This record gives sequence, structure tokens and C-alpha cells, in this order.
Amino acid sequence: MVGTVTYRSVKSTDTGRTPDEIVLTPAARRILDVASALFYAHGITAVGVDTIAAESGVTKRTLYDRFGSKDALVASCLAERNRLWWARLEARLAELDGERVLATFDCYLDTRDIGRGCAFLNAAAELPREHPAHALARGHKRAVRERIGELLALDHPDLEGRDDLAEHLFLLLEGAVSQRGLDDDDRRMRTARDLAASLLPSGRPASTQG
Amino acid sequence: MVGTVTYRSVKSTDTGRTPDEIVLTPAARRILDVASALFYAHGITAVGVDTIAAESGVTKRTLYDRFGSKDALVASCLAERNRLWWARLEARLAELDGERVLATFDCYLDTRDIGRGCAFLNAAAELPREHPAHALARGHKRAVRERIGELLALDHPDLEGRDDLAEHLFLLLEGAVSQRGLDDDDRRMRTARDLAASLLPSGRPASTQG
DNA sequence: ACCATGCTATACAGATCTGTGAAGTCGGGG
DNA sequence: CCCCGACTTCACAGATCTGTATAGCATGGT
Repeated sequence: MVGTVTYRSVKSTDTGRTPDEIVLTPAARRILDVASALFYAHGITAVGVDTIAAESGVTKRTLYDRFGSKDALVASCLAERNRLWWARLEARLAELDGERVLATFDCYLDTRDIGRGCAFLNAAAELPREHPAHALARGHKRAVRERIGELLALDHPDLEGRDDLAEHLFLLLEGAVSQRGLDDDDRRMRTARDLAASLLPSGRPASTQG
Repeated sequence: MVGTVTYRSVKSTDTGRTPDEIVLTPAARRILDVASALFYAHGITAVGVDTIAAESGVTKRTLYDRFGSKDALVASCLAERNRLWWARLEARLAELDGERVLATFDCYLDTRDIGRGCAFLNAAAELPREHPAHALARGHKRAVRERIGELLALDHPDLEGRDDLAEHLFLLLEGAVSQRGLDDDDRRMRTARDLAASLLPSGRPASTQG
């Protein structure tokens, strides 16, 4: 397609905040996207590699040549989701000035389709701790927690009890995130955002989004 | 064992707060306990009925005679967990006077083995919305949210903005609950409890458990 | 011209999945 | 005495699971 492209297969399980973009073969790209959607929609264990290959318009041989195993594919899917998640947050943060912590809430709110809640929580819920994807999920949430701390530090450098507040905000966020998968609507997430806003120094109780 | 026992098989999917105790045949009891533990430990889809039957010292025939299908067994397991959860909370509440909302946090804190986090969240994360167990998980969380509201109303009848506070506490609780499955320790749950305590009218910032 | 790479096609191994069918054992209650 | 209910044993159906083996086609870089 672009002539002279050196493809790299996906092997790394990066948990960090700004993972490198990974160049995939066209088939691998399709497999990754299809698998990601299917895993999210039906659960990881419930979806077989035959289905993924078929839906991707690819043979099973190709799938295994590119990803090595189903477990590795699962990990790649979550790593890709992680990449996209951070890209979206950081993009939103870039065009924002005050009170940036709330962007983490808004990030979830502007997703049209709630679907089945948080893919990272779902994966961790289903998979054993030893599974590489479980580590990715843990890393993702840890990074989110850390970023909240950083954003709070940036916006309120001299705030007393800032660490407690960061943890508080994280708990509100994750409470809303985890329940959103059950509720199938955004009311709780909006409430959480409002509650979070009311905790901030500048904060009046309400004011939904910008 | 007790002579003349009329066994009832488990069919109902009660989501309520105080479900009836259900009388099971000895084999059914064993199946339910074993299945519950295995589903929790390894995930629902990942555990087959053959394994459950074998571990219960029971034939697959018996399993299907008692529960009808794997899906029904899954639902029964979650219903039983729901029953036990409420029994534990209400027992704790009975021997308590002031600030009863915090008992919901303590309920999680006195569980020795964290294991894989919240069985209800895990089940909902793995199963499709249509699955009967998914409805049970939703019902469970909804009931918890309601109970928090009730307890807050009992302890602070004249509090202003009580509904917001109830939601706030619920979000803190669920944030901690969902993360506990990833963290594999109770620090976050304790922090959540402290933060919750600090939000209460009586509340000074700290004071861990009684 | 040669060869590596990306991908296809097909077939298969071997295990495991949910669920059923048929026949039989054992104990207690009417 | 007879029957019901709980449970066993064993076999099987039919699908689906992850993963591999063998063989071949097409393209593009060197």
C-alpha cells in the first residue's frame, strides 16, 4: 500500500502513559480492531479465535503468525485501548486551561456508546492475575491515578491535603466508571463529576462540563 | 439426614435485600458451594460443568437435574452470594448504634481474603446483559445504594443534601470495591472509609474502624 | 534471478464444551 | 409392598476450543 513498510509485530506489553504507535500489517490491524470489539462486546473467554479470524477476513494461520497466541492478542488489544485512551485524554487536556482534573470525567462522558463499561476493569475481572492483560489493566488504572495527582498538582500547587483529594477524586471516578457498566447510562458519571467539582478549591457545587 | 425433608430446587432469581433461605439437597448444596468458589476464582466462562461436577463429587447428571443449566447455576451462585452479603451486613448493623453507613465499608474490610474483588462486578463484567446473573448483579448494587440512603436517613434525619451525600458515599465505596480487585490489598478501601467518615456531619477526618 | 514476507487455503490434532439418554441403586414414607 | 426422589454410571451427540502442519500465491527489495 505505501510501499516499503517494515512491519513490526506486536509483542510488547507497555503499561505506560504514552506508548509508541505500533506499525501493523494490514491484516494484523484488522485482527486487532475486530478482536478488540468482539472481546469488549462478548467477553474475552467467550470469543474464539475462529470467530475473530473469520470476522477479520483472515485465516487463523495469519492470526497466529502475527500475534503468536490468543493471550498475546488479548494483551495487544488492551495495550491498544490504553494507547487510544491516553491519546484522547491528552488531546482534551491540551486544549484546556483551568481545572484539568475534571477532564478525566469528561473523557468518559463524551463517549457516545457506553456499551459494557470499562474494558480494563472487565478484562481484569475475567482474567487471572497471571494473564499479561491483567497487568496491563492494573498499569492503566495506576497511571490514571497518578495523572490525577499530577493534574491536581499543576492546577493547585499550594493546596493542603492534595494527595487525599487526588485519591478522593480517583475513587469518585472509578466508582462511576465501574457502575456505568451496570447502569447503561451516564447519570452517575455526571453526578460524580459534579461531586468532584464541588470538592475542588475553586469549586462551586455544580456546573456541568464546558 | 433429618428425615422427611422436602427439597426445593433453586429457580428464583431474587434480587432483593432479604431473600428467603433456600433448602437444597445435599448434592445441590455442594454443587452450589463448589461452583461459587470456582466461578469466583477462575471466571465463569472459564469453568466448565465437568469440573464443577467432579469437584463436587457429583455426576453431571445430578448437576443438570438440580439446576437445569449452567446459566441457571451461575444465577443461583450469585443469588446465594447476595443472600450471604446481606446477612453479613445486617448482622453487623444489628450490633451497632451510631454512623451505620460506614458499616458497608467495614463489611468489605473484615473479609480476610480479597481474592478477585467483587463477585457481582466480575460476573457483570463477564456476562452479557441478557444473562440472568447480570440482572442479579445490577439488583445487588442498586439495593446497596438504596440501603446506604436508608442508613443515612436513619442516622441523620434532618441533614441537608442527604441524597447527594448518599450517592457520594456509594461512589466512594464502589470505587474502592472495584479497585480492590486490582490492588489485591485493602489500603484503598480503608482510605475510602476514612474519606467517607470525613464527609459525615459528625465526621472528623480519620478514626479507623471500631 | 532470488528470496523474504504477507497472506491464503485446507485439513487436522486433541481437548473441552454444554447437554441428554438409558438404566440402575438405595432409602424412606405411604 | 410399592413407589418416589436423590443420585450414580456410562455413553454419546454435536459443537467449539486453541494451535499446527503442509502447500502455495503474490509482491517487492536486493
